[in-house]
Amino acid sequence: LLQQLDSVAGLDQRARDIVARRDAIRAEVNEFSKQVGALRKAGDAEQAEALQARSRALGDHERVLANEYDDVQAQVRDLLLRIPNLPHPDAPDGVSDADNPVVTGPVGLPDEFAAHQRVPHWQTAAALGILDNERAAKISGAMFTMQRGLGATMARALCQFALDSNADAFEEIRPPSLVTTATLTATGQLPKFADDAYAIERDDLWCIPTAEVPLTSIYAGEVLDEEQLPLRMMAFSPCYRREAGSAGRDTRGMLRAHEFDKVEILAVATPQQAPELLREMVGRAEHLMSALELPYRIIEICTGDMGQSHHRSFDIEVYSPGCDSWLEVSSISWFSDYQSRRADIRYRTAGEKGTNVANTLNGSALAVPRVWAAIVENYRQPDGSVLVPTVLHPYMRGATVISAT
RNA sequence: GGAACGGUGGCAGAGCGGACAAAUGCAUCCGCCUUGAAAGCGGAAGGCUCACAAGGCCCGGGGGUUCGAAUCCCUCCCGUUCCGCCA
Repeated sequence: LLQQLDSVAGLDQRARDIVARRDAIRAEVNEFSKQVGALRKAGDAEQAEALQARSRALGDHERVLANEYDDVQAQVRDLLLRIPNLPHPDAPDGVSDADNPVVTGPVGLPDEFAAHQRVPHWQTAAALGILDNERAAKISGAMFTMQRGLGATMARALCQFALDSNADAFEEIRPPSLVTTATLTATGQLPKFADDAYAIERDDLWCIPTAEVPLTSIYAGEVLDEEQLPLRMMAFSPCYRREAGSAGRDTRGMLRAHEFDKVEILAVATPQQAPELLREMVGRAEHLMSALELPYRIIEICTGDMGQSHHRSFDIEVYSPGCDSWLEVSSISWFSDYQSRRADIRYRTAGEKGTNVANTLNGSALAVPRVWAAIVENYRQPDGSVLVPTVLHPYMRGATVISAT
């Protein structure tokens, strides 16, 4: 990384030198053109011709420098896009996910689970007819899921519940699920993580891995007024992930899939507003888990485990007794100005000159698959049926329990 | 998919090869006038690069012609209207 930084700094200096020389020549050319114009007007064609010749020579030199500048700039840009964000000073030190400290909880974790809860959700779900991954594979291949009956209803219920719970402060948006290369670059997925995304080459579009991608770019290239900030948005969307590096891992049930549904919350803010928003958004995601009465804990992501674009991150994990593991169900992050620089999202403060780069934050309010799995395991009853969490009742068409038919 | 017309400052809208960072109007800011306001009058004010200045760049994106491009040519993107097709 240090090497990368050095080479960027060196290239950037070279680019600056070149552009300074280029600009000096341009200034001369501009001066000559003015004089030529004046001479033409005065009818002095001979003098004008002489000046044109000198200007032409300068123009050739200018073109050479301009090309050189473009080349160096392209190299700088490419390197810059691959350099990670700086972690927040308060982010815990560490080298791997083993070093992520638990900052809240466990909350609602019973001393011990009943034997009927120790059944993996894929077994329960298959018995109840609410998950049909065999046929999903027939239709689309491995690592696709298909919920059926009340299983499908509950997946949708979770999304509606998440949306309704945040509608007090977040604008609901239904963004496109297919985006341009520029849009996927703005959030940091490109150029480095191209293998993780589905590409539709024929039309030069990409399937979004999360609604974070289109939502972040909504105000790309715009200058906002500070009074508008923070902007809060939320979206339900499908998410598409190739899971390139994880083939064969967590392939059972709903733990990992190429396509899943998620409700995302996102904010565009000033740097000053960001810390409080981060707290608020973690609180909102946490609230959903406690409302669903699932055992959960919150961990903070240490510097070594942090994604390249993140500044500070928290994960919410739900305990799933059938899998006997903590499942990551939500990740809320502050990106400082990393995404805003790429997307060029700025804001203007009334009475001040110039513009400032905004900050972005986002997180899953609720990602369906693992929450769905955790419900099927935690809410399993001795007879193999699954109770529907109370807060989902309004969205379940009257169903309060999922039983075998 | 086909055809026509467009894309210029916060907005509207002129400019269509030379003094254009760009008329004009609206909006904004500061004065004057007024008890206060409106109207009226006078003035200020774009962004990027940049320590500052100078210089350079920015009229949808990219390329080209030219001594010189908002203006001409090519190409791509986007928009509007009409036709076709479609959920």
